[in-house]
Amino acid sequence: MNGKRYSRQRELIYETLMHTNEHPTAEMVYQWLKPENPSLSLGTVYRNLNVLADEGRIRRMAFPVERYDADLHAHPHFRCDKCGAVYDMDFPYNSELDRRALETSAHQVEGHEVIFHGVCVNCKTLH
Amino acid sequence: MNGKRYSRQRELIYETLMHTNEHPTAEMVYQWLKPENPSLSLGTVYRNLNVLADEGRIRRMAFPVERYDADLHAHPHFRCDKCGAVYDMDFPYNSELDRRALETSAHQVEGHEVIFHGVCVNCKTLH
DNA sequence: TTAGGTGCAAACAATTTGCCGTGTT
DNA sequence: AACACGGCAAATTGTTTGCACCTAA
Repeated sequence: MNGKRYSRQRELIYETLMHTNEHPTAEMVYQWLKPENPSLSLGTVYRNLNVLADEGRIRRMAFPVERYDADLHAHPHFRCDKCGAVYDMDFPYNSELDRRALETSAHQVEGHEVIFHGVCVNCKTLH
Repeated sequence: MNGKRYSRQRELIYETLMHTNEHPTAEMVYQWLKPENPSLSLGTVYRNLNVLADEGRIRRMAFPVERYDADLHAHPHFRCDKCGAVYDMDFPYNSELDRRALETSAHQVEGHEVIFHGVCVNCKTLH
């Protein structure tokens, strides 16, 4: 009753994502597909990106809203998949990683962030 | 000529951030301060969070917009501070980190992400 | 006195949703 | 024929900005 059926638009969007390494935004996908598919709408792109992500065929990559931290010391964070809360993690910064990133890429690497995710203590005990 | 002067609101916001580990959003800071400071406006909170972040007194923690990736294999990313482009990095996944995170925290850690940042090849050569 | 700061509301940007006609099964 | 899907536009949500007034220096 709640099954997905084939949709040309959804497959187009998925194929687009499969064949790029640009980690595009919804808007980018829309702009790429629009010329060949003039009737495509931005809402459809958003809807299908969400469907694909919920099905696990693609991955979302972002914090949904901006958050702020007064602790300037580089440290990893943990983000709860359930409630969205962000916690500090007490790990040393691994600058070795930055050195290796510099070696293996052509970018000017200036640092990195580590973000763990899962279910936080709070959500775990509440249910 | 372009100097900052003292502002009660800015210090309030900064103090709030200093005394929490919740990595709050602008909205959260606003809600916390509002009861004691009824005239405070949300725009002021945003403005001062940006000022503080630009001065380097606090840190922003987010990708500005959602991006998508069809590569489900866990791999680190590089995000350009100048143009916002996101690139893949070719590093092995370090599941050792997840094990240690599980040990040192009370959360149910399910994985992690590594995000490097700096200036990408493209922006580097263009200027 | 004067440039920077604030409140407020309007503008903007990113994303979601309701409605209704279309397409897949 | 049933019901998921897409187009469109309106609604929501997160964030920025213009303007008139206020305040630290």
